[in-house]
Amino acid sequence: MLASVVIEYSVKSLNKVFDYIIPNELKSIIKIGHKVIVPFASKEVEGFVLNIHNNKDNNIEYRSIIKIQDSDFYLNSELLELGKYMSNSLLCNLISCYQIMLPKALKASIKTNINKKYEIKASLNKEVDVDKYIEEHKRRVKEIEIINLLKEKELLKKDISSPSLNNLIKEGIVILNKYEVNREVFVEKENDKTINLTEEQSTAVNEILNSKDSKFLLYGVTGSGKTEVYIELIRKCLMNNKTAIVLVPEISLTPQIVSRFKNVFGDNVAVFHSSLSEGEKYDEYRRIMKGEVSLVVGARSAIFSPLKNIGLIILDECQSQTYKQESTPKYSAIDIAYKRGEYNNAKVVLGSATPALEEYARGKKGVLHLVELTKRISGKLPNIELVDMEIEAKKHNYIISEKLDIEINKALASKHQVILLLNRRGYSTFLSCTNCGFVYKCPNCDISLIYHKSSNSYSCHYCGYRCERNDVCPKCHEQAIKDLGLGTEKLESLIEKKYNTKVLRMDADTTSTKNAHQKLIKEFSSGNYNILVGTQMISKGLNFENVSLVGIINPDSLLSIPDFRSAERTYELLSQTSGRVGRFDLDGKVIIQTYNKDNYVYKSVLKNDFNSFFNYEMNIRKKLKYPPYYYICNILVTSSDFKVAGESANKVKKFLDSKLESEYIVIGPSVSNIVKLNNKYRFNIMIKYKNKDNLYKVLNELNNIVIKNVNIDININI
DNA sequence: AACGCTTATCAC
DNA sequence: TGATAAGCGTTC
Repeated sequence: MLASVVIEYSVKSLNKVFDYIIPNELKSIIKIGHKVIVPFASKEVEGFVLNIHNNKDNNIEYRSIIKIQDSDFYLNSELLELGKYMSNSLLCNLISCYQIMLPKALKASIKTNINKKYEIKASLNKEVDVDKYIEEHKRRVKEIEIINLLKEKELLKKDISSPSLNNLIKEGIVILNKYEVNREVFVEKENDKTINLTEEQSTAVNEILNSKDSKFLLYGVTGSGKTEVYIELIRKCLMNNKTAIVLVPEISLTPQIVSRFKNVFGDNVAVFHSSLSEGEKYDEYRRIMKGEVSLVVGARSAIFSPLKNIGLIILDECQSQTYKQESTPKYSAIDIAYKRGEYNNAKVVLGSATPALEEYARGKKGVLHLVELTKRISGKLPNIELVDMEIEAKKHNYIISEKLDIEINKALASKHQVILLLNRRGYSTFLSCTNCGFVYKCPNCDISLIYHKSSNSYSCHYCGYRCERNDVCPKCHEQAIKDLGLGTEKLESLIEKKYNTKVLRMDADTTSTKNAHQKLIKEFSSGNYNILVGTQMISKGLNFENVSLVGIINPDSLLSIPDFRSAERTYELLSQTSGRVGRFDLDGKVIIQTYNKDNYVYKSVLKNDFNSFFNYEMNIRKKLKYPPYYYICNILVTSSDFKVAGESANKVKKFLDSKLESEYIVIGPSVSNIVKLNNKYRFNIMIKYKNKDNLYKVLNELNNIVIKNVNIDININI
């Protein structure tokens, strides 16, 4: 018997299978989809079994599989097929698709002993007459006490550990047993609330349940109670003995949401959270494999959960960019959800208050069945105001406008809480010499360094480069380096001083440790702090009853990013953040500070009018041939040599022009947004297209003719 | 990707 | 001539 194996090296020349002999002792165990260790040239590598067959080729000297990595874990036929689909549609190697489907703890290079957690229990040795022992050793009070305890049931060794226990073990009266256990995943328990659906919510639930369609867009304004709809849909799905997957953006995978699911569905839920250790993820994954779980809640990669008989897949906040993986394989969880939905005949529900234009357009066209929730549970819409910072700047209010200042004071006076959003972490946003104008840049990237006061260091937010703070300008040697621009750290300390109150900061820097996110949320909701300062991670999913004011400090920076989606993202950020107030009894106010008050994004946000924003933006997309009117494929050419990168990009462009018909619009090459990243220079080529057939052929060709003798990388993102 | 094997290159 | 660098082909 032979096994066809794809091996772990993700290179084009190895994107195929190699056959191995299945040794006798594995013949009865091995399954298609198992991860195995095989000899490959002079190394041992891991790979996946894709086929088991008997077609021997006499010209090949076969070698044997060394072992099965973990016989409990394998990719089922659905996932194997899914990997092939991904490999074809994303133009990447098969192995990279399979590798992301299993928990990392299964990697051979990672020590396997972290994978399993054991508990040791003590029990009586059944072959020994313990009563006789008690008779003979009446004075051993402690020992007899232990024996009597163990007569009832097995006990954890650590609970009864003592010298006497050790004696009993030595004498063979008590024996120890090792059991593999799952780690407990930390979940904040919330009071059980019974869910009463509003009329609108139950209409939505019924519409989805009774429809013959399989793909839905649940468009519900912030605070309209999408989560309750999800829960009801899941409940119905599980009642039919089917399973369900719920995806949420990592950022909103808050204990608040997770605990709601845990409360309703109990042990039937597996949760995948970025703050779980690899060992914990392994445990959760194994519970799914064993069929102990019928609901999985998690971020992007949870879409590959090995659930069987899936009846429902929900993607909350479906517009979130986190559903697209930015490293190979560059899949979109939405596409995978559709694919798995088709395979399992399941319903796929995309939920959002601010759907991506593509999705909303599909909803309007009927490609997705559009279901709307138009009312907030509280019945209140946030009261949004724009502040013109051009006028404020003349009054020298650069950070906090007069209006915002008044409102903050008002809120604090009435013991309400305030949220301030600034989409920039760190202290300053750039470091510049006031003498010669020099700007500190990352040595590896073409990006200015950002000062972090808490660590007193300069750091690059792209590659992670760090160095000590140094006020002396490296160019003119004057001690004149100033930290300019506003980051959350600086805002925090400014606000703390200005209002003489307790300020909590929440950004990637303060939430990097395990469960920090949850702790900070708890701190704020318990009322220990009056003001919360944070980046966009505070814009979603948070429910604080006592917040009456949200201030958005500088949304213009997001709007000015050169990306065709920047308007959409700004709208999303603003309306999501606005949604943090007025969710409960308290009336809420939102203040947006901008230098572009006439921009249509702000105008639509002000009116809470997604439709007007949608129509305006769709017009632009149509004119400029962007999604949803055209598909887009980005090709990134990188090299450590600027000239080589540019020239190679030109060659790629020429190649594409010669192979693609005129209906494909090839734009570029142009220098990337970030010219240099991690010491590689970057050039972009964009292809706009409506029909992918020929494109895929051509791109595959491009992939195979990587320009000879030159050290470049070509990265295709579809 | 990683390794061994073959071939080109260069100083003397 | 030998030593080293560069290129090539193989891996079940």
